[in-house]
Amino acid sequence: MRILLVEDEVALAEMVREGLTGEGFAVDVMHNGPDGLWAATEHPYDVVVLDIMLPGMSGYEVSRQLRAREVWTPILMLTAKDGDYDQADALDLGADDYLTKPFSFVVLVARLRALARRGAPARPTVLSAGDLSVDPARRRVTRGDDEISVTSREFALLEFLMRHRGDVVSKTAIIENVWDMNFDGDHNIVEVYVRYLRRKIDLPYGRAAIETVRGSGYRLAADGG
Amino acid sequence: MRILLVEDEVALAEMVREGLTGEGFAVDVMHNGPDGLWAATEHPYDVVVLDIMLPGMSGYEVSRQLRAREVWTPILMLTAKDGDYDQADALDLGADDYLTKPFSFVVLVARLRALARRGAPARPTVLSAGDLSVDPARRRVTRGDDEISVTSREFALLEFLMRHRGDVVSKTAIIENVWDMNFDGDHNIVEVYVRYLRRKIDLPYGRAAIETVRGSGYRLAADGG
DNA sequence: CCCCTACCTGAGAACCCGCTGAACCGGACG
DNA sequence: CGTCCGGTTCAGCGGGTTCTCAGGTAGGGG
Repeated sequence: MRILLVEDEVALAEMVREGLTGEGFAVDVMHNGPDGLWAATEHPYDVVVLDIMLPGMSGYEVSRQLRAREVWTPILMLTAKDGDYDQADALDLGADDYLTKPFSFVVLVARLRALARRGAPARPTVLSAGDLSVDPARRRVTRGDDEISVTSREFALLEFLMRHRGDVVSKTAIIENVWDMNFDGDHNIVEVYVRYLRRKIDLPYGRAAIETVRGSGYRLAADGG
Repeated sequence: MRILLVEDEVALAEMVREGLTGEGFAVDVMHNGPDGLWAATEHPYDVVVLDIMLPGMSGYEVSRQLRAREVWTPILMLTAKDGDYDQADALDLGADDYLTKPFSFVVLVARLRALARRGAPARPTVLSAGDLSVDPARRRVTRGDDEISVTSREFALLEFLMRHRGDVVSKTAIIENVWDMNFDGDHNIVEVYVRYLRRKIDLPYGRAAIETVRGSGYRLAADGG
């Protein structure tokens, strides 16, 4: 049972490492965000234990990037009880469970075993940007508490934009991924569908999640507009 | 495992070389900046160990130029503990790790193995010069905390200047790279666009990132002005 | 000190890109 | 067979972007 522990407080990290090793886990420790991200990407762990506050890159960012890289190792987040962030955030951002510091060692072990048993299928299914979320498995789109009905083409486009939220995606890239590599129709089709989406997810809410970057393409705001 | 060691103190360099060779590394040694830059550019090393204080060209400059030349070999910097520069600077300037002199040989070996295992760092997505930064993927330009909106052409020009920051680039080179190889229009276009950029990234901040080098071209200051 | 060249600058014209409403098409379903 | 719905195409419009041009300014050599 392989565990990756990403925790910058060296003393705490060492304590946990020794404890887990004693319980029969194989434990690797990283002390900052980037190294943690790298390790979790490169090696197959059963669970990743992620502190929120990390040098270089927050635990949130690490989890976000892991999921973006299609790494679905279960993540257990360690949140400080007085932190700015709360547990809901952690779950939103791709964590599968969380533990508030300070935590009991026994509870940690129990949660780890539970997560590992559950295995990678704990793969989170929803993509979210601010209050906008997309659930590919259920094919559902919600803005806040409202459920929004979209056609399959609209859904495919939105999902693609969500998977690249924050980045500019070109019309060509969109066509190749949402339509077909050898789609030979009019590029205008993308503009039309962007318009359909904006009508459903932006206009009614006075938001602007989908920005157009003239000459380059479109970008879905990471915060949902 | 190939290591390039750039260190001007001959005695120290020799000691390290012997030690690393004993550990099974293949070590090349250079004693000044320019030679180090050349060697690192011409040969594929797994890690480059760079002293900060070097004759001819500082370690910072070497690392900067390596990255500018799209050489992404991991760099471990050796910083003097009483130096003018601190470790943060080293990491800022493209180094992947650093070690403060005097250092333990065992630690050096450990760090080298770690760096080599990690491999070439993912080519960074953001280009930065001082507080000015350009993110090609997100197509974003920021000066300090301000986001600056630029047109495609302006962005292309700025990106090109950033990729050669610190170097003088000729108008011809600019036209060939930002416009088109067989662009036959007025070369005044470059002057016009340089002006557009200065209006957005320099004038409002009282800075002068883009210098004109009369008779030669333009240079984007490595420190952002 | 003058002149020539390189560069700067403001304004305007041409163009292209994206937006939009509407029409067309084909399949599903009653 | 008619209707509805999703997908796609089309053409006009509006405005930002790109580029040209002409005149002004500053630096450097003779």
